[in-house]
Amino acid sequence: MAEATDCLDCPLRCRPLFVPMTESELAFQRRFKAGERVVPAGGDIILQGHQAASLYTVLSGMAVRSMMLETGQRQVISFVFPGDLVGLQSGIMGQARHTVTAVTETVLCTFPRERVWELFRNQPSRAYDLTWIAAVEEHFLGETVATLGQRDATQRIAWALVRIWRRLVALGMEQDGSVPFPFRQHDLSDALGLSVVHTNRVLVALRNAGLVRLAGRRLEMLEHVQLSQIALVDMEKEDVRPIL
Amino acid sequence: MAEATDCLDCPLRCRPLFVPMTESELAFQRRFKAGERVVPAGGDIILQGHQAASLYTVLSGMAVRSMMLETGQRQVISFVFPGDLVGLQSGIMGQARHTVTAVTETVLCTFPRERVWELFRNQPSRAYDLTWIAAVEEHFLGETVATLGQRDATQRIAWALVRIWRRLVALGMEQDGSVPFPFRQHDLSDALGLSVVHTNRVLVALRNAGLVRLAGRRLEMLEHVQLSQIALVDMEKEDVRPIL
DNA sequence: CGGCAGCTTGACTACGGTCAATGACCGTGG
DNA sequence: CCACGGTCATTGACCGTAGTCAAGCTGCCG
Repeated sequence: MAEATDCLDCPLRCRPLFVPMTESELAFQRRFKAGERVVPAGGDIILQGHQAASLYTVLSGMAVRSMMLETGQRQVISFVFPGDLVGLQSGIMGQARHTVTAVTETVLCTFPRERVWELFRNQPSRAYDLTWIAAVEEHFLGETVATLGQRDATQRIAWALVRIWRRLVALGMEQDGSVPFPFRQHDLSDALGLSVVHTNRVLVALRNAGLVRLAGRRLEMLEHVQLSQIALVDMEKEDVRPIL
Repeated sequence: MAEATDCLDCPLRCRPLFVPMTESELAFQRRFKAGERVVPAGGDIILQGHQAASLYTVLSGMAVRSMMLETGQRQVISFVFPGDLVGLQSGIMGQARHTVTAVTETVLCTFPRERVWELFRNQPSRAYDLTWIAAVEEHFLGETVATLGQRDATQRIAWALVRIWRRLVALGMEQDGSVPFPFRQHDLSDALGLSVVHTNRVLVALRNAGLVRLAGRRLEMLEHVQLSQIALVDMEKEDVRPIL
């Protein structure tokens, strides 16, 4: 951890997606930060059922948040991107209710759980941001519920691709018209409640229709508008969100 | 509004499901409360797309939180019970992203949105509770996602019935072995991503199997254990939750 | 070169959706 | 008091989307 990033230099803060901080907030943030943690691809960041030790902010890398039914089926709840806060739920509720698994090597900023309370006492505006994040997260989950409940396979996949694409673009991770896409089809199908086989078929169809290109761990959006229509997503812009 | 309930006498507070409050918290709460609002059965408590004016706590009655896709399909995101906080998302994010519709006549405690910030400044422990509520809510939504993604029709319905049953029992609303169930099969199907027809078939099957009785706006749980097994819900107890 | 993980394709099946009709139970008004 | 219309529950017949099983691919790493 010798080369831990100082919050002052945190590359995430300059991203337009995030709300700016005041000097004093930043100062508090630096004291709040306990260190960094690196999780290799495939490793678990948080494990379902364990005591939660920390909150994390993703500095780099991607992950999936998932939970296991007792039948062994896995449901991917959401995809995790740089800047995302991980472990708020477990941090507040004390015990992790879901697993977070790194898909690529992931670097995390760690904040000790005990100091969350301190944050509520001394930094009401940061505490407010924290609740804001939770509310935004809840809103996205609502969208996900609507997707699984109402959209058919093609719409679901289009929806997921559009969401991920927009998010990564907003994070400035687009390069030559494509964004990194480290997730496997298996992750997608577990997220959307489809079988891997059918996920693949639909993906092939979208590709043949010339709407997306998905190869070599990268996603290229060829017909953003058309795909958004299929996905039943309106073109409303991504909201700005606070960062911790 | 002449006969508005004083927080001191709020019947919800005595319910074992909720965490107790200190004197000063209660005092603040009383000042926070702006009044009451009564919404008739079928009326909208919050309307998707509108500016949110208030936060609400449900004093009595039940409702559904739902969102509309542009195809006109409705997804019920969650069921709302007495003691639930409604409008936190809209309150924080400024605009309602979903609709909340009263299923029975519903009495709400209203809190002005502007004073939320005041709460964060002056009542850190209540603010913490607020975030706690958001985290719990998020956790439930995660469960819902897992249900829509992984469970088949029978499991979904069993799951919904068990959840609702347990919740109402925890609220002390059980009488003669049954709890009120004002929701229509249509609400259930919109919540679970099934057609009304199929929802009905499964319901009939569960009834014929002697597991539940569902009639006259009341739900009777005949084989709680067995139904929980079908639903793939473990028998873990309901968590205590803060009330606002 | 072999082995493994992930992707792709085909053939068959079934769960759940759609369409349509009927029934039960209201509240309202003639 | 009963006819009417509305909403909600129920049932049957048929169909289609997506799941399952199974086999070949492809590309990567040791």
